[in-house]
Amino acid sequence: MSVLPSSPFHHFLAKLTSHSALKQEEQHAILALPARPMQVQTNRDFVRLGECVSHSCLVVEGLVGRFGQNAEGGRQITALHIPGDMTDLHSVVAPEATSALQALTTTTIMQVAHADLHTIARRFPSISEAFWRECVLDAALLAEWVVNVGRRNARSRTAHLLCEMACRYGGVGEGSSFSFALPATQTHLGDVLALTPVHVNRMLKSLREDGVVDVGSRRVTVLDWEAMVTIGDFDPSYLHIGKSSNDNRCGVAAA
Amino acid sequence: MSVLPSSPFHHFLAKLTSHSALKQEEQHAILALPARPMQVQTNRDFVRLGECVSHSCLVVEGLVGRFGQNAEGGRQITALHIPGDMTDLHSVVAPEATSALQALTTTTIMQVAHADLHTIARRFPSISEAFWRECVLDAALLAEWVVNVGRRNARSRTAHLLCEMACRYGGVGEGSSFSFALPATQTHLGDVLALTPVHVNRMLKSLREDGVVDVGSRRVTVLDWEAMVTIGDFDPSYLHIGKSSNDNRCGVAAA
DNA sequence: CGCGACTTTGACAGATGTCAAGGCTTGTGG
DNA sequence: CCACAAGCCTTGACATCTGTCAAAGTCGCG
Repeated sequence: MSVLPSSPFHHFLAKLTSHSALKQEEQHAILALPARPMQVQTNRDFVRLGECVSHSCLVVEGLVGRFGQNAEGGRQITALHIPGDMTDLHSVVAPEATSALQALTTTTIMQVAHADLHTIARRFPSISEAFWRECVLDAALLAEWVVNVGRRNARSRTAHLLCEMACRYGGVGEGSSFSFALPATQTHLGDVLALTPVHVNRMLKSLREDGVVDVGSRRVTVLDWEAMVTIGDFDPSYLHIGKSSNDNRCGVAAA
Repeated sequence: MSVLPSSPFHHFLAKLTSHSALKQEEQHAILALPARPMQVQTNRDFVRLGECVSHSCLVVEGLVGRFGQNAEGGRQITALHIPGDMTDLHSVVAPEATSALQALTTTTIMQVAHADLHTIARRFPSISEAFWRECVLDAALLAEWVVNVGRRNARSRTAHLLCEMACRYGGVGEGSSFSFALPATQTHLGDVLALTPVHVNRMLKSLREDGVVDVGSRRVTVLDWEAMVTIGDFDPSYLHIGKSSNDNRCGVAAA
């Protein structure tokens, strides 16, 4: 039942240490966390609304969406989780799920027991604080999504999402043109962007025709990064990538 | 400089203890937190974008909005804070502000130094966890706002917001008709709901004519709570009001 | 009393949703 | 290797919701 995970936890640890200073001992404690691997098929919920969960899930491979819903069954994705993300670290302190988690493609996750996370958080205050910080940074993404859905038109909104995912996949910085895997359908993108699949299709077509980005079935090919940033009105500072937050030296203030 | 606050901190403490079990000693530590009162005038930012803050703010009286923005200057409010709320508890672990905080009406806040919050969090692990939990519950509100803005039409969206604020002000439960203060203009509501002020006005008119709710200049009068819940497609479970999350007895699962 | 901010209303414009049909890809089984 | 089915993508015509613009009314405050 317990497997020694090597790479997935390293990825998660790297994200933690990029935001929070952790001592060797603390890092070892995280890498030593027991975890149970699990496969989830496409369009399968692995956490249901209202369910009381007893473990958090680390994405190893695939893509996970956090789903909200309105009364008529309209679906809204409120978060997208890629490999290396903990989908619900927050459930450690609030175990009753207020939204469902669904695999958007065949996905491998690692289940980590709350009890174990709780234990190392109590034992190492710096880890507790690091977990708290990760939840806060996730919330910063959510706030940006509210702005994106509320105050940008369909074209800009689509570009903004693609910019965010490009940054999170770590592809940015290799020049103006590059590509990354994004195993989401246009319907999924519509659920993220609060657009109909038809309109997502129109926007992707328009961006493709303008030579900005080509979104294939499971892969995004960025053709002109600068243009996409401009169209998407994208400022990556909310992602806190590679920014240590636990000291008091804030970076240069954003404009 | 340091004032012994009585009521505002009690309100904050009550919210904490409604979600997290805290011992007497821990509760006293929170009540003993040094704080500096401060008045903020209408439409004044007291935290600016990109600023590195060294204290968190407790709202004593008034109304505060957290603002995001797009390139064309379109404003989007991503959170509304009422008396008893800490507007930026999250800044303790991520001090660089990713959004601005602005008073929507003349507002009194108490500034609490991060250093002091940090100290009691380190000293009392349960307090650290309680703070973490508050941030997580705030994020649940944000997720619901994404759904609200993304997947509900203007009328439903407006009703949903009014339902949320009614619950947060604690007015619900006194029967089908009641009222509460909400010192926000229709422009502010538009910034929350991602609607133009003109359309907010149309929706409020329609809700008023249907005998659901009357939104005056600084006060909301609910005429038919049940109807408003139905129109707003409102399920209060995401608010976690009066729900202890730190034990493992989750409530009955939501439908 | 008058000014400024807020609210209210109407006519019109534009972005996005809805509906419907057909084409493409991919995987499966004969 | 081919045929088929299922899901996904693409496109066009039309409907509708919400935004835009402009003007007048109301309220509160100095």
